[in-house]
Amino acid sequence: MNDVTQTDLQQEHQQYIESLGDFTRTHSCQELTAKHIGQTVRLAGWVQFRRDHGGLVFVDLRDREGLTQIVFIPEVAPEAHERARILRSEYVLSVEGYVRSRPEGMTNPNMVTGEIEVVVQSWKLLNTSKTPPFPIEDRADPGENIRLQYRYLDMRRPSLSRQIILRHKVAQSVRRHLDGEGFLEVETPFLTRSTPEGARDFLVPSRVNQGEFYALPQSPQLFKQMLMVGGLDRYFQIVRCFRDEDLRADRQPEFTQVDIEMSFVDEEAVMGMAEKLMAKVFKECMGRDLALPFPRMTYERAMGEYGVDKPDTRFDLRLADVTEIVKGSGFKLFASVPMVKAMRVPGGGVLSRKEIDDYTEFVKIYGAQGLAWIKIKADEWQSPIAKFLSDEERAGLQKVLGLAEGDIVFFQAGAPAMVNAALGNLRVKLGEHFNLIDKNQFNFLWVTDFPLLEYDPEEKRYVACHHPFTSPQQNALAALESDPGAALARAYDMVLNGSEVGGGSIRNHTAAMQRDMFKALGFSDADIDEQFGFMMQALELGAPPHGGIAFGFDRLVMLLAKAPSIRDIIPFPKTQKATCLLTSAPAPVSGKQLRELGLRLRETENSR
RNA sequence: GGAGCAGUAGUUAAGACGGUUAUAACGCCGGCCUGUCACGCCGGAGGCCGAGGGUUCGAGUCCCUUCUGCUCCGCCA
Repeated sequence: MNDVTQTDLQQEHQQYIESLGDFTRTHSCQELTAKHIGQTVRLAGWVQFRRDHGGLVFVDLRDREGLTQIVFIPEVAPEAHERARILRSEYVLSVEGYVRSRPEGMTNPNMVTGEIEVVVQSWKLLNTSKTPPFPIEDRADPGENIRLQYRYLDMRRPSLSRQIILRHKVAQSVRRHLDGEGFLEVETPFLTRSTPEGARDFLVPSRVNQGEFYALPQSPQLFKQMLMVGGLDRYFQIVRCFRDEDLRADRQPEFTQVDIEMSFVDEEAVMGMAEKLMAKVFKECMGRDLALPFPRMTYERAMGEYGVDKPDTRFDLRLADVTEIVKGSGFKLFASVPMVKAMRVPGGGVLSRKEIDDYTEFVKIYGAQGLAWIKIKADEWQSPIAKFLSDEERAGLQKVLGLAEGDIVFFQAGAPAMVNAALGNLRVKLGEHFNLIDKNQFNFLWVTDFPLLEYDPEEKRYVACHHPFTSPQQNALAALESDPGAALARAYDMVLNGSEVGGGSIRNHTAAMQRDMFKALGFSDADIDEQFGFMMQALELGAPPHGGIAFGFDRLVMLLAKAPSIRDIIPFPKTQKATCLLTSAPAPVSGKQLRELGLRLRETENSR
């Protein structure tokens, strides 16, 4: 029985800490190889593992780059060896010693530096460490809450530091490329004004102007357009954006965009520029060559064949609209809804009843009532709905879907938005189930010809699909008044493996075009002047034709890293409730701070 | 706003139908060990089973409430 606690030990070891002196390193912990044998080197880092043999003491020293085995030998440096007794996990050291090859048969093929070791002649303890709350190793799998609470420890693990390094590489690659293409990196304000449309704003109260608020930008959209009006021609910024909406695995309230705008361009120029940028990033950061140009697909075809506006083209399941074929069906549901779509899954007949039931539950998430299916057998169609289908309907389905023995066909019937969402998401689920997705592929795709507007039943008006500054296509100008929903936009999305990684448009660069757009969105002249007067004025003062694109930088890095969550590539992410577990933000503020801002908490009001 | 999953030692997990003192591995502390590399061997400490309430002779286990983390729907121009 002993009563030495870890804290006692740590305290006792504190006396050995040397905070003065020269801690210069000659090498990182990843770079020593056989060619350094005989050299005297100085390393610094953290104790990864200690293996104390009583006589020899081995320590794996870790820094950002990797690991080096250092060895304390009593015969070489008795004092250094004696003091090595105190070493514990995550203690911080500076060591000086000489590089030697490991003895015959003692090399470690699992380590980059496994052929050598550093024999310590002297060392300094730079800091102690309590035992970390979780092991600082990739092998360990601590819960995400504890990782976020001690993010700086999580960061010592290669699995996270690797991602942060990749993020850095991508950012630098983007900067180098765009600088070379004549783009200016320009900063735009974070304290700006709230504008209607779009996501919920984060608001910042003004002390100097009490009762008034700044908004953090959802994107620097208006500023980058005004940079074009300002004649700066080509702009980019790797910029933080803020949206006060609920979080997801791929959504954070603050996130980073690569924001780009160009003057005197059309769609082709912007898309060509964006492709070259991606090609450069993939070459420099992934060592991969991308085939240019990227394939293109209209929004209409994407929705029709994939059910989503960001198709994953790594696998080939498609949806087919069979509304016309089954509109007189004896299966009453099919005959009574605005849309019926089918998806043929080759070889899907092997799905069990249980699996089909699970997928039925899955599509209910998207508002589906159920999931009709047919298994194609040699002599019959096995299905709960087969008996309702006429020979004519069967022939029609056969023709459109190209059915073969062993297939399964899934149907979804109802409102188009629900049908597309249910089958589009089921498509991805089945792609994974049948292992149709090659995870090593990077499939880029442009989606073009988006609608300009879509009707919002809640607001009872049209809202912009992309944003209100997007220009309509030439042939859509007439439709803007007669049938606003049919007007197409000069907008384009860049899709990578089923994720939207970028989106942009050609903007309305004359005041008249922009005013028409606002009118179509239901704004009065007074609304326009009140909320966007400064923008209208800029367009009236010689705005050049311009357009651009913004990339979701976090999402792009996430896809390159093959990370399952955006949090894995953000150094200090927020939880799903938008809190920071490291700093406990958000947090209450003092009454004094509130009074300075002219604010009161609601509780105070209620208690009056 | 809604649906689902999870919360047991520092960490990761096990814990049958409610029944003695709540397990294991790793980590931690002590001892031994001169070629280990996730070192090894011996010994030890460590827990209000997320929190609160209820049912019961008895709750980690059943019920209710609540908190936290995650996934998704809505939302995200």
